[in-house]
Amino acid sequence: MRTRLCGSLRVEDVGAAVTLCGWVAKRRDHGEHLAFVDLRDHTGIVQCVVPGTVDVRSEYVIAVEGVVRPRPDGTANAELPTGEVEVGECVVTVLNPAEPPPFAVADRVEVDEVVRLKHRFVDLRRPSMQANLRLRATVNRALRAAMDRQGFVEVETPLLWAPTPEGAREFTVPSRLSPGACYVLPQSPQLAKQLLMVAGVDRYFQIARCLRDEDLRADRQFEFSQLDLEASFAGQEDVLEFVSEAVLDAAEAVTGVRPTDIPRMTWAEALDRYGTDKPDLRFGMELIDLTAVFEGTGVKAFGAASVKAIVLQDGAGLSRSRLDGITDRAKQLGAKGLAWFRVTADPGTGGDDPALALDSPLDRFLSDQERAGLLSATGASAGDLVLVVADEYRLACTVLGQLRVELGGRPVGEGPYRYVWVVDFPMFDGFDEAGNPVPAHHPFTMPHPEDLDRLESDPASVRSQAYDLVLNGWELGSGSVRIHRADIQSRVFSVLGIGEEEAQARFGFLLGAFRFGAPPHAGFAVGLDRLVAIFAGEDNIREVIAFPKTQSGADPMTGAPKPLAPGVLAGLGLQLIPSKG
RNA sequence: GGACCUGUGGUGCAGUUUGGAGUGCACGCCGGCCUGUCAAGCCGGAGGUCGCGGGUUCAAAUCCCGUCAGGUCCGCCA
Repeated sequence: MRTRLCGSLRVEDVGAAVTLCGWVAKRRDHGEHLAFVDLRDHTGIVQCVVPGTVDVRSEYVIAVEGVVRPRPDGTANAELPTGEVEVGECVVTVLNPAEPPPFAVADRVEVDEVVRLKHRFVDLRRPSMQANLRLRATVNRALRAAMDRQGFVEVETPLLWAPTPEGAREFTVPSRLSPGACYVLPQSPQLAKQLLMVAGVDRYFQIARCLRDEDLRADRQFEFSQLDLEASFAGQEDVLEFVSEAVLDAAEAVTGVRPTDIPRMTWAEALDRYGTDKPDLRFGMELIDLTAVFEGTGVKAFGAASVKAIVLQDGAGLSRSRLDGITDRAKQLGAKGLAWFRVTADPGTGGDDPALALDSPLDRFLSDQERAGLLSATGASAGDLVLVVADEYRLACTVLGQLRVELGGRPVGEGPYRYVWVVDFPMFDGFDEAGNPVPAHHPFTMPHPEDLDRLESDPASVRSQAYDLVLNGWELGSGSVRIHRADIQSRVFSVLGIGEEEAQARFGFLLGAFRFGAPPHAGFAVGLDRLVAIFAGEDNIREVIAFPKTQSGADPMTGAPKPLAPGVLAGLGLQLIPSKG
């Protein structure tokens, strides 16, 4: 039907008779003797010249027969890769007329996202969306090739799984053959891939769909994709190597440059320096500890376990209302309050190196020693803004870590790419209502061997063999060495407050399988949507998903979710409870 | 469950603070003109439940209450 693609034509093709197919991007009609039609396909746009009139409109699907020729002197278009040439003497065949699109198919046009999603098939014609889809395919291809090369075998795992409450809310699928019973859609293939290790698959991977019925965010959809992997007779070092290889291959496939090896940082260091377990290493602005400076202080607000600060360079000019807004944000993040200090040059001292002074409601409560200590510890200069949070250590860190990202010099758009492995996560993350520790990763995570003897006596201090991959402040994925021995597993369950009976009820099939020869194994999962979004320079994963949902979980195109047709529920043995109100 | 922001012809916006006739801009659409344009140009035209409901008022896009939708975030996401 076609002999060439629109975006491929160059000066070398001059003289070639071509047939092109695509959509009308633009028609410029110059009367009965001349018309230009910009023809678009997935490869780009080329100008077609019709020696007469042509009855086409935007987004008509047409075929064009013509001859490639150089453009007349002075009419080349530097904006188009095909701009040196045009297709002349064109004969246009309308393959399918089209109604005017609800919005213009062009990257520069901003359109409400609901309108875009409702007409996603039009939205995806836009060059940037085409590029995102193809970028995603490139990443998938590179990841698959890397896993294949490293001896991993791709295995598909079930979408209809058994309810195994693990943390995230699951989507439920009622069974027709067993009325009243349900499958659930897997929040990840975690248990299936561990069973594949018991099954002797040795090295498994899958580009897996995962489904979680939790509230949506810019970086979270109900359904998302992971490069999921698991390896037998492998530990943390092996897994980090496998994943690095795959991710760096993908980066190279996309950018043409292979990043250097990925540095590592312990979880404790990430929290202390960046206030998060997913540090964005593209800029500094690290957290500064002022606890020693305010030891025994008379400033009531700083009488806390930990006092930490960040310096916003040239931030002293921020308005009072802006500072109030930042304070509100700190409170929203859980802080009791936020102290700010504008650093100014002391007008009383002159010369090349004037003394520094602080402008803050709290300044008059500071001792001279505290004032000097704050300035020297932060290294702030005139014109800077110092933000201080005094609280429990972890909260002070996380609040400032979040403000660092929101206020700091975080680069936008593509590159540079700063990867980091965050290792030595804590085994547990706080305590639940019953006083039991909550697993930071999942209950099959192997404790750090050096900390194993404190599992029962001091669980909060126990590190795990869990690790995250972070890129530019996004959590790209996480993994762990799994427990493969029954004795350690039962100790962990016991610490978690999961009794033998409950463990059997929830994970019995896995524990049962482990009795038949489970190899030591470890694994990981890389969030594909996030990886592709970062490579695409998008700050929202919806931009790299063909048909995403809105934040309330709706699809404006299909109308999902929708009530079921009458009779369908009954056929499943289900009945609706009238909603209140 | 909660906070904040947004909602005005097909698209993007201004108008809302300080109530006074659906007033305006750009793009698109329809018709006409035009032989080198490329965000073509010129002339003319059509197109509106100001998200929805209620209230205040002589009068509401504008003020108040509620509600719906979207976005960002908190909670949630082992």
